Amino acid sequence: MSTTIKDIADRLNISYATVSRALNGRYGVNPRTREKVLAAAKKLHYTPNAVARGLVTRQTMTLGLIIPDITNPFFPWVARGVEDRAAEAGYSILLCNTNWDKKREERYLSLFKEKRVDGIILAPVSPGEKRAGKRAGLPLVYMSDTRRDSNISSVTIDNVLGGYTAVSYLITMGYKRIGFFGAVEDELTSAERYQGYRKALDEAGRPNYDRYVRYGDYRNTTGSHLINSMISEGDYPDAVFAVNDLFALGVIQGVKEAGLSVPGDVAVVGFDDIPFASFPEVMLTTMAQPKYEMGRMAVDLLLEEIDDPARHRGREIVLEPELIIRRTA
Amino acid sequence: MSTTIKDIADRLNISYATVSRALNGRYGVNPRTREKVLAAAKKLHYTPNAVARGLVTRQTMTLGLIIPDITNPFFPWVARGVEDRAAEAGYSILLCNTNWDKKREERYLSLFKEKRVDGIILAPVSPGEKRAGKRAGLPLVYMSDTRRDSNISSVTIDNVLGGYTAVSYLITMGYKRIGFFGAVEDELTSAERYQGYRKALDEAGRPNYDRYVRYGDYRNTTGSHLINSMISEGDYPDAVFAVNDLFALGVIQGVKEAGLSVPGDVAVVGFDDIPFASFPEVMLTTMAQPKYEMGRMAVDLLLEEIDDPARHRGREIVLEPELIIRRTA
DNA sequence: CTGAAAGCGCTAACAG
DNA sequence: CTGTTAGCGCTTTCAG
Repeated sequence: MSTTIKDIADRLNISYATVSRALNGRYGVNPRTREKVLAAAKKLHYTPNAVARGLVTRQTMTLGLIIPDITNPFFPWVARGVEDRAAEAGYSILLCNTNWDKKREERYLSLFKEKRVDGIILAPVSPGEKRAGKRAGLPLVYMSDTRRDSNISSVTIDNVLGGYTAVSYLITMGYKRIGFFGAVEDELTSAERYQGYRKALDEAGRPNYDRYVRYGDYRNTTGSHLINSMISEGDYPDAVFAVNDLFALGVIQGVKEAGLSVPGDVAVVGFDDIPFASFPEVMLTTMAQPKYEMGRMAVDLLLEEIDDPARHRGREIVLEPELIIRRTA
Repeated sequence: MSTTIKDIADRLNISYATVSRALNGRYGVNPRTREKVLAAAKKLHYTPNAVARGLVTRQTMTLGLIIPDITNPFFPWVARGVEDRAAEAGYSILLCNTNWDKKREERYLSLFKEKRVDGIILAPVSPGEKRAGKRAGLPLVYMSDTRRDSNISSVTIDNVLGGYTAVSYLITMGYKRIGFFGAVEDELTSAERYQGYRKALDEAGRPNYDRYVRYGDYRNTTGSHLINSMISEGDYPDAVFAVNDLFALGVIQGVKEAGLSVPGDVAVVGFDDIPFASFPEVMLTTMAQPKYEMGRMAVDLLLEEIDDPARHRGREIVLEPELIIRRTA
């Protein structure tokens, strides 16, 4: 049994309300008694019970964070941003991985509700799950996925612009047969980047897409399989815009395996700018996202909503991705 | 105000004790009333309040996980192992990053105590902090760091063996000037791997170490600087064993920048086998650790201790790292 | 099988 | 400045 404010009250022959006040630095406590309380607390190794406090204050000072895959180098950075900013504001993070599993996402959301987290940051598996997030009835911010519901705040990047920028660059560099590799897990994001891809091609007056458009899952072997089968069929793109870096890396791998070169035979541009993209052996051309900052911003938005749940404003922060030109395109 | 068991009790004109029993599937409840309770709970969108429950049961069903750096690809895998196993057992994870900062570690530890987590998994910043972990007075398991305190369970890998295996391999491959690059952040781990390094050299009868031993921090630029300055001084190793893959990657980068080749001029072996080590452009020879499994095992150990805090046995699981031979050595 | 009642540890009026 | 008193929402004896 750990010591409680009651223990220290008994010891000092004062009421435990006073102890509580002293410990919490409330006004209206005799400096004398306060010091005695503090001393006794230290001596008895008192640690406040956040569970009990949470029950009465209705605040747990913890935030729930749901991400699809901590193993994708993109997410640890946002997680760190979230954690750092949350810690500054006195909150801890309950971190959950969905592994792109909607069921899990759903389960975690209701878990968060049970645990009475003060707010949720959700990088959703797919747009369909947004309703689930909303249903939680808690302050909520969407992350790295475009907002569909104007009542809910979000921090995202402009995926259409990202796709457009990447593909426009490819076009100016003279590539003719530009492909798009999307991810099935992340439908909405994929769809938006695809939209940017089409827009760039349309503007350049060559709407011969679809011939080089493929979809697969996030595992990097997929990119390799996809490009490999195109190569062995003899009809392959001379440049591919992959929906994320992991995928792009897979494509590069596939091209090399086929005995071709990057960017000589097939140029590749990715998305995310994960740390390894800048590794000298890789030097992946990619669209960078401010991962860490996105995490921090999401917390800022969430904090706003927590502080003022009445007029939760549904602010939408849209960041612009930046083209990082390296050596694969 | 969300609905409570009292609300549903009132609605049904029964005592809320019965509601509690029904909801928790306790024995001794009329199936009839149980169904009514369940129906009412659903209709009123009842969500149990885990905070209130935690206060009385003295269990929060959450585990604290402290790691030094989520951004190092090694840790997301152990985090995932931890989370998956914890979820199976009904626990959630409070995840904290210390960024190799002892102060932060200390703070998180006492935070966990306040929040009354049921147990803690700690990948400590440095051996000195172990006392801090112990002081928490909670079920505790050390992770990826050798146990020093026989009262505390741990899951680690045999770092001495790892260093020994790596360097012995280098020796059999005919390398003569074998260097060791250690990390200042992770003293103990570094020291152990260094010990293995020495052992291998001693056994081979060439104790000319230290000339090629260097220390730096975990950032991958460090490895590059370190090797670069050795190269420019004209006295550099023909093989280096780096304390982890991130570091090893930096070394490779440095070698290339100096216009030399890997493994032609300088061979490199790392430690961890992070996902990118197997990327075709990298193909890093390294010592693999069962990251995901380590996470799961740590939870198993912790669960044992939670279930039976009386005789917390201090079990020590020592895993063996495995040499993965690829192309950098 | 069900109800009454106590209490987990703490905060927050409300009196003094 | 301090004490008294209600609870927060739930589990858990102890009686019926």
